[in-house]
Amino acid sequence: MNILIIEDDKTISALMGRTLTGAGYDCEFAFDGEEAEELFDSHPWDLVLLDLMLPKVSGYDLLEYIAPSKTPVIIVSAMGQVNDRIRGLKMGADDYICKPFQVAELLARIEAVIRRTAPTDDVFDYKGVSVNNVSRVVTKDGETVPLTVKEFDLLSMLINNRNVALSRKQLYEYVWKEEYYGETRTLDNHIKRIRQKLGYEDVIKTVFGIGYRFETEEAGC
Amino acid sequence: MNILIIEDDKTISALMGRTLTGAGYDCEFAFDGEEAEELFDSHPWDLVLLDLMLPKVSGYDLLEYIAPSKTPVIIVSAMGQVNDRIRGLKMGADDYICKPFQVAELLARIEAVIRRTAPTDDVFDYKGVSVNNVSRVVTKDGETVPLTVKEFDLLSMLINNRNVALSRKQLYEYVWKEEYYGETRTLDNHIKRIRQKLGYEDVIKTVFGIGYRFETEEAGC
DNA sequence: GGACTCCAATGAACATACTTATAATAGAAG
DNA sequence: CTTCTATTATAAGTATGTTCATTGGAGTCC
Repeated sequence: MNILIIEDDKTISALMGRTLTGAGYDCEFAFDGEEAEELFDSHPWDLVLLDLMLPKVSGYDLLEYIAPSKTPVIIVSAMGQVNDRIRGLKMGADDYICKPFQVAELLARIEAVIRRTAPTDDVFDYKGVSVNNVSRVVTKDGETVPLTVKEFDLLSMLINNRNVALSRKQLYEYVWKEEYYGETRTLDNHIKRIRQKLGYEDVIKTVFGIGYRFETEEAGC
Repeated sequence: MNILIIEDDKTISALMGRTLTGAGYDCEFAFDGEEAEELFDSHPWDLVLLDLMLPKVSGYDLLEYIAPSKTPVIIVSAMGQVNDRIRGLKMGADDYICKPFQVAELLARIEAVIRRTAPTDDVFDYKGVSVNNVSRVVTKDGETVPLTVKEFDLLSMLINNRNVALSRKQLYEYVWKEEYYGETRTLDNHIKRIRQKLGYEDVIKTVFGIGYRFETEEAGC
């Protein structure tokens, strides 16, 4: 996993570098917009961390430049206003983190984005249920089952990590992204609705005290 | 999707290879004209990236050789003059990109060409409705149904991506291109008129929270 | 092992907030 | 002028988050 860190403040840049290297990522650094474009083009990246306030080329221009490549981007910026956040995410960023940030939060968000943008199966079949990630159609025994956006995203996350116990936090962060401000019973309800609609009472297992796990027969792997 | 990269400069060739592999394409490489002809004939390709300055066989000859096969070609060349560009496109290339290029631009153009040259049916028939992409004539039960430009483009996009949930954004960007400045109810109205004119109320499905999907019987695939 | 307690999870109902459909109107293009 | 397209307002439909009463699991103590 290689990460491109675009950040003009060398203190912050170094901090991020140390943190990520420590966590096993390879990092390279750009300190202004021009450098960033060059480095970005030089080879493919798994993730870009982008500061919005940069010398030479604005962060937004850079984001526009990066977006078509589909490389995941996390914006790291002091401009903590809602507008910037929305604008950034609308322009194709995958997440947004405000300075000053907690190292743990940075790491968590990076992991979440990497997981979220990992390639997914187009079609998944199990026990008469078929989940099509392209058409976003879910069928059970041939009948179409209408799932809402949140339900679909949640199911999709569980399936893409099948036989893995996912914590409530992970699930919230994947499905609800930045609108997650702590525990409620929302997740439970969505789980309930999915189980009900698909007859998956025994497939989506509750992992008590942790979260949930989508269990298939070939579990042990 | 497999792409043939014809490029004698190994640095550039490798850069393209990394980029495209990272984006999920399969790549193979030819470093001179002879190799290129051989490899090109060995099996079918979805796309050819062609450098015009090559050892042994000139890029133009190669283009002439490739053109009859209808395989999409993007010329990648340092000869950035208008003449070359025109000559290349006249000879049947689908796009032209100049060195040095930005990786993001390369990817964007590749995607555009693939989308553009994707086998669109000249004629599409479904439930008594016939859509002719060449004459732009639409008939229902033998009667001609007059569609406006926007309506036709929209319908065409939906049909060419049938059974795929297309986001509102994608639809806006395809039909309205750069005149898209955010959400209004324009798209809804066009969808409504198409449904009405063609009796497609149940064929063009609303994907709540996402956009629309043109659904045919063989949906599950 | 059985009874007890604490805490987590479930499930139903409801209010709110979004999203989409529809129709009417205004504006632009030919 | 006529036709097409975009905008706006309003209505209808759908999803979502929260609350709360209830159920169930895990550990502890006797």
